[in-house]
Amino acid sequence: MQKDIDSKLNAKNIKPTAMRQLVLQVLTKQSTAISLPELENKFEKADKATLYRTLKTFEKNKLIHSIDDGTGSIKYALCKDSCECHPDDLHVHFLCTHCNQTYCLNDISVPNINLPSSFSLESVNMVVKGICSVCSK
Amino acid sequence: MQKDIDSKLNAKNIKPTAMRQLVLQVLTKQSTAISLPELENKFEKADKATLYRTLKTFEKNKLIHSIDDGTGSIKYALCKDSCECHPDDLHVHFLCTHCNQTYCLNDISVPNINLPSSFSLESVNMVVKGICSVCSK
DNA sequence: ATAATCTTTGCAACCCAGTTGCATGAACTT
DNA sequence: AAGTTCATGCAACTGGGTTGCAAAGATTAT
Ligand SMILES: [Mn+2]
Ligand SMILES: [Mn+2]
Ligand SMILES: [Zn+2]
Ligand SMILES: [Zn+2]
Repeated sequence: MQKDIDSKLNAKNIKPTAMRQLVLQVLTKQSTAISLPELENKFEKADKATLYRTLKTFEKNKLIHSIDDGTGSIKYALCKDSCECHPDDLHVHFLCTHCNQTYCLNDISVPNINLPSSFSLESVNMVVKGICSVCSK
Repeated sequence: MQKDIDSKLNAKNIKPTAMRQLVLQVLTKQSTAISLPELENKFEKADKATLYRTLKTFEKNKLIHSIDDGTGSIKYALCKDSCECHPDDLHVHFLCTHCNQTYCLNDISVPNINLPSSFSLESVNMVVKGICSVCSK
């Protein structure tokens, strides 16, 4: 729904340009995280830099979050409505070594870690690798 | 000790060439993980490709392990003697956002995760970001 | 409405870590 | 000594990410 798209953009204070609407549409359809190169391929003809800056804008305004799954390209996924990208919102990600898809395990929050003394914690990146439910059939 | 260097290489079935001795020396002196570009800088004049292949050999033979801390360059650190790079040997890594150093927290093993059904686990990458003990003084 | 200003877009160029091909050189085998 | 295997050095390339800059579009002030 175009309405939903625009209101989501508005809710995060992002001006709803044509490009941004299209990108958000792709992200919404997506059930797994997507990288910039993958996003490029979803369009017949689109400029990498524009898509790049669109993703950066989305990320800055907390519409999406980025995931470094170690594959060499950063992936992006929609934040939950409730998400503020605070430490509390951190969840585990899963990379399937078979299909290369990256899943947000939104229900699995990153476990607490007791750091050595005088180490302070800012954020945690936790990526589990294995075989996803689709590929394990 | 040159003796130690060679015996370590031998123990992992790596032929002790001059280059490999030098690289292992650097790695041994190092208290934090080091990247390929950083390793390059430790030498007056050394070929990137050779260093690259040296690291790959070391990693394949489980003398070192690699760490993707999200900074854009893979870092490498010596394995503990006991390490076989099995899931059991997995430990947490710490990236200081101030000095950009990456630490092996060898004593902190990666916590267990209960994956959704029909997801299977192969390995886990867990990187904690924050301020290290040196920088928090 | 027009002009001035700010934002977004498209294109090209660049950066940099990582990687590969290939030829030379060193070290073992026969 | 000749042949084979392995290691090294150099150069070239890849691919994701990033930036400069000018044109186009949208917003605001006059
Ligand atoms: Mn996620
Ligand atoms: Mn480590
Ligand atoms: Zn899969
Ligand atoms: Zn530090």
